[in-house]
Amino acid sequence: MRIPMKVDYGVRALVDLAGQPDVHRPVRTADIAGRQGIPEPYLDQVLTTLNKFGLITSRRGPQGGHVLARAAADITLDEVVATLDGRNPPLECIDDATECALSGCCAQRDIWCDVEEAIHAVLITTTIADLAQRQQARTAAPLTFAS
Amino acid sequence: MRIPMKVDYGVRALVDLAGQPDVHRPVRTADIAGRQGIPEPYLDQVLTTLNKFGLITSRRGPQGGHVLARAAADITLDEVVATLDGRNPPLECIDDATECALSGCCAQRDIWCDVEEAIHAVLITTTIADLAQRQQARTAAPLTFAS
DNA sequence: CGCATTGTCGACTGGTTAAGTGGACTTTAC
DNA sequence: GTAAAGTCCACTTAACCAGTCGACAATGCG
Repeated sequence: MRIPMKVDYGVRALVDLAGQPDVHRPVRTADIAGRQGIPEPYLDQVLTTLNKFGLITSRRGPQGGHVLARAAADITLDEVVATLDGRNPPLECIDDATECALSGCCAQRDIWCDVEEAIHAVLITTTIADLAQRQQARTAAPLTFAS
Repeated sequence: MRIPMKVDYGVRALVDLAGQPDVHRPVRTADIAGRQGIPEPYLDQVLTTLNKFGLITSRRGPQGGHVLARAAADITLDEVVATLDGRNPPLECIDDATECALSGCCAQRDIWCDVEEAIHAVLITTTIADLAQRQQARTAAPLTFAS
């Protein structure tokens, strides 16, 4: 029941990109890795995947880097998870229903589906923009409300 | 974001025990494994864990086997998951908060906590008795409502 | 054109999970 | 009291995930 590192890193990277002052200037992998405390070579792979599935746009060479392909508000966490986690169901039988057929479609299946939907519900209502905003509110001025 | 096999097998085994006509007669590992389509040696390990943590009571020797240690209605899925999955948080930082301290307690942490709670909410409201009942309703007479 | 910079891709290593195997231990039945 | 039924426990194997490393490709600059 763990969240894969890929997903955590991917979300962190996207939030990092969304939080840049100039959203169109490419950001280097090394910069993101440094700020977010992510092992750079591994983040490399994650960003490549995000690029391949059209969540970010990457440019090579000097002044290259990564840019959000869409508005941050258009990217839901659910989509990020689906992209990086290969949209695996929590259990095989959720999609397959091969083994379950033996015992007359087991009762647990419903529960695991419920669990999946509960997760889905949380993830689909959260966007990268939401997270970036929260992040900014937190790091920028934790005492602003006192003014 | 997958449910470990241990958990699935454990739940299936408990539901199997709860569905027995005589709840006090021990059931052998091999029987459960056969009915539920679980690799027997592996189920062995799972049942040993369930015994160690007091969810079932096991007896060795002839006429030995496994019995629910408590009423099925008293065993929540949440407890089973905690027992078999070693109550791992979905991400390290949920408990630790060591790495997150660097970037000023990241915004995602809230979301992952929300996800964890959503899962928890589903699991804590479901008991082995619920599942056994559903299971019975399904296998016994799918057309009963027509009478 | 040639070279430095930066992303892309693939192979490789170490740890964890899902299973399989074999043997020790306990209890019942005869 | 002995043999068999059955759980308990330690070790091995295979697959997968996290992370590393090095070669390759594309881009921009001099």
